[in-house]
Amino acid sequence: MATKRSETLIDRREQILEAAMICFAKRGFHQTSMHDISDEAGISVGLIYRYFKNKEEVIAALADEHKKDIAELLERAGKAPTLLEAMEILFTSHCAEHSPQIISAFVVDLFAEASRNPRVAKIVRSVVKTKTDGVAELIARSPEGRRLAPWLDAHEIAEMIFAVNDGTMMRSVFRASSASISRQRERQLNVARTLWRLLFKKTSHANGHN
Amino acid sequence: MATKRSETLIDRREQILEAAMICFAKRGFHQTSMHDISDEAGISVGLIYRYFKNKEEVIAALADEHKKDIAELLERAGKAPTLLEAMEILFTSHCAEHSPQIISAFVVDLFAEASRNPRVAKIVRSVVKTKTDGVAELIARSPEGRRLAPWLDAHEIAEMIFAVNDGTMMRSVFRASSASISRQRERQLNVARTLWRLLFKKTSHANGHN
DNA sequence: TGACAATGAATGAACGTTCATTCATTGTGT
DNA sequence: ACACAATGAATGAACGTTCATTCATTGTCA
Repeated sequence: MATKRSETLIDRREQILEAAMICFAKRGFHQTSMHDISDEAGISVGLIYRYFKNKEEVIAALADEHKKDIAELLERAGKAPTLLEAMEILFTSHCAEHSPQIISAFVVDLFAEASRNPRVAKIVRSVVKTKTDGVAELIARSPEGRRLAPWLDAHEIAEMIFAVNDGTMMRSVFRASSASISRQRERQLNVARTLWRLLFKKTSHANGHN
Repeated sequence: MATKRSETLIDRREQILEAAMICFAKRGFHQTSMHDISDEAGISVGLIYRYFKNKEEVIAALADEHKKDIAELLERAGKAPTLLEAMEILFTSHCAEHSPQIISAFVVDLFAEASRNPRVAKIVRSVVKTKTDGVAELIARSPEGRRLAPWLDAHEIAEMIFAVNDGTMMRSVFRASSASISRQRERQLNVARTLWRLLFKKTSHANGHN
């Protein structure tokens, strides 16, 4: 059956990408061998080459998945009733399918790779653009956004918000004890929340809307 | 002369590190071969091993240099007359010896490496701590800092400032045309400046209007 | 049986590292 | 001042290993 075959094809692809993500986060792109990936996936090395032309294609495919994840996330955030709730969704999303540290390590590696691999650079660039444009539109659309500080336009606000997100993520590549990890996360969230309040609320924190 | 010999020793070390920095920024740690480094330095491969035990020691030595650069930078910033000027120094420093893109690519790689190499992790962790503590102290010391928003302490403010710095740096790994690079930089600086003003200037919250 | 999924041994290039060797410089005895 | 011994910086071919990739072979269904 044609359906069954293509299903198998898609499943295998996903299986390989899942395994690759774990390996890449653990060891990095260029310290991960194809055998590492096949071992993690529980298949043979050769089979990877049935679904991906080479290692770079695996990396690019994962970058593409990251792009789709971000697009989905933005759509979810767009449905939030308030701008602050949208920000909350964007900031806390890292823990979606994998642990936050898996994602962080992968994304930092992705940016590093983007600085020298044109293929990856193109994808990451478009991720950054999607993120910035998406949040800029969110801001422009929302009532809170129109009350904004006049010396920054919506795009610049979006840039600042994502700079804080990315900068925070960059730091979370360090493994912390699982006990303090939630505490650390709470602290990071507190910092981010303050920024959003500073940006979006004209009057003070004394307004108990949140 | 004893001096001449030890001078040569130090120069060679620097020469190798300089070459390694260029290679690492261009190709990344694990895609750079020792032959790449020796070619860039204009010496033989074997000579590198007279000054460094192995490749990891080269990486660690560069991480240590980065640590020293940051410490120096903080000292310079500490001498600035106002808090805003100190921030300006911290933000615009990336272009010191190398081009900003060299440094950015190297630092992003350094964070990626820190997520799996304990040796590098220890150094990068201490860099982050030095940075955060330094700026927190700068804030606590300055008159502007004492007028701060009360819902964030100096350490959290410092975290926010460096999150924006690092997040901005992460984005600058993309090569842009040299024409637009200064424009982009101006824009990033504008975003950062607004954040500082938001944080340090007489807050509008106290008066209710702005 | 035919068509395709899956295997993993084989390949060869590239890598980090070593080390026997070279040779300009420095030290020493006359 | 000279000859000669000693040094150690510098070289680059060679080594063992690892890696991405290939492909002849085997397994599995309809």
